[in-house]
Amino acid sequence: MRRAPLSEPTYHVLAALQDGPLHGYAIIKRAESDSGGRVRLAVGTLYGALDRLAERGLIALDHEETVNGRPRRYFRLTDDGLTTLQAEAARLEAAAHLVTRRPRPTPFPNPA
Amino acid sequence: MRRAPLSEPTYHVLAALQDGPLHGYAIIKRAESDSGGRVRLAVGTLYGALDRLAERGLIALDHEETVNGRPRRYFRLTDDGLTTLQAEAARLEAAAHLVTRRPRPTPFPNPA
DNA sequence: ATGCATACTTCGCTGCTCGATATATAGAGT
DNA sequence: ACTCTATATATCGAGCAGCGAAGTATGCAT
Repeated sequence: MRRAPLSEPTYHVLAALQDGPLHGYAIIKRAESDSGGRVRLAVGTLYGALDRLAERGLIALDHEETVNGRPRRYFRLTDDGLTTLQAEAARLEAAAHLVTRRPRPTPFPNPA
Repeated sequence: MRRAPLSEPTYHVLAALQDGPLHGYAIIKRAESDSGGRVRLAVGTLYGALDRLAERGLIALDHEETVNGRPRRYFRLTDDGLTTLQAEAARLEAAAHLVTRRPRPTPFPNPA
């Protein structure tokens, strides 16, 4: 299959931005809390993903702050990013349903 | 996040085996038809995935046939494989719900 | 003849994941 | 005092998985 439009870590990055702009570290925390601790974005994955997503136009730099002399970059979802995220969610759901909504063997024989 | 327990192509390989043993090429075709053509396992991905899944004990060689002097290997899901597949389906569903079942902003203010 | 479907194997490139490391501050615990 | 943890970003290298292509082989249809 062609490389998925969105890898899983990347999907969670976009999902974390649904409620508004966040900076890198906050994205990690948000993804973790939104998933009940199951999703843990690695830092090395995050900053790479952020660069790629910005390049693809799915997220954009919203604004920058400087705290303690260190920059903090807030990213937001673009319209394209939101559309892509929703399409990906539908794709995941369809994949899940291949297993969770399988046609079951009929428990009773069909009356002839 | 730690590497997902199952990659997406690997998930579809297991899902294709839900109805019984299949050989490699048939897995590709099954995954494709079960997904309405959306899932296309690449051959290079399939045979690598098959080896890894067998090594992990999630699938097992069911039997071999020889057709036109060429071997055809049928694989089946193990109990472990089925359990893992179902867990993964639940994981995918949960990920999808982060987007599809988002708590919406209340359309009407809550009466005080 | 040519192309397509079936069917498996192997190879190498690309690209993503992730832990480690570096850098920096502040607060809590021992 | 020291250490650990949390906050916060950036970068690097190792490892591995995905994928297309090529190789091999047959049979059917155009």
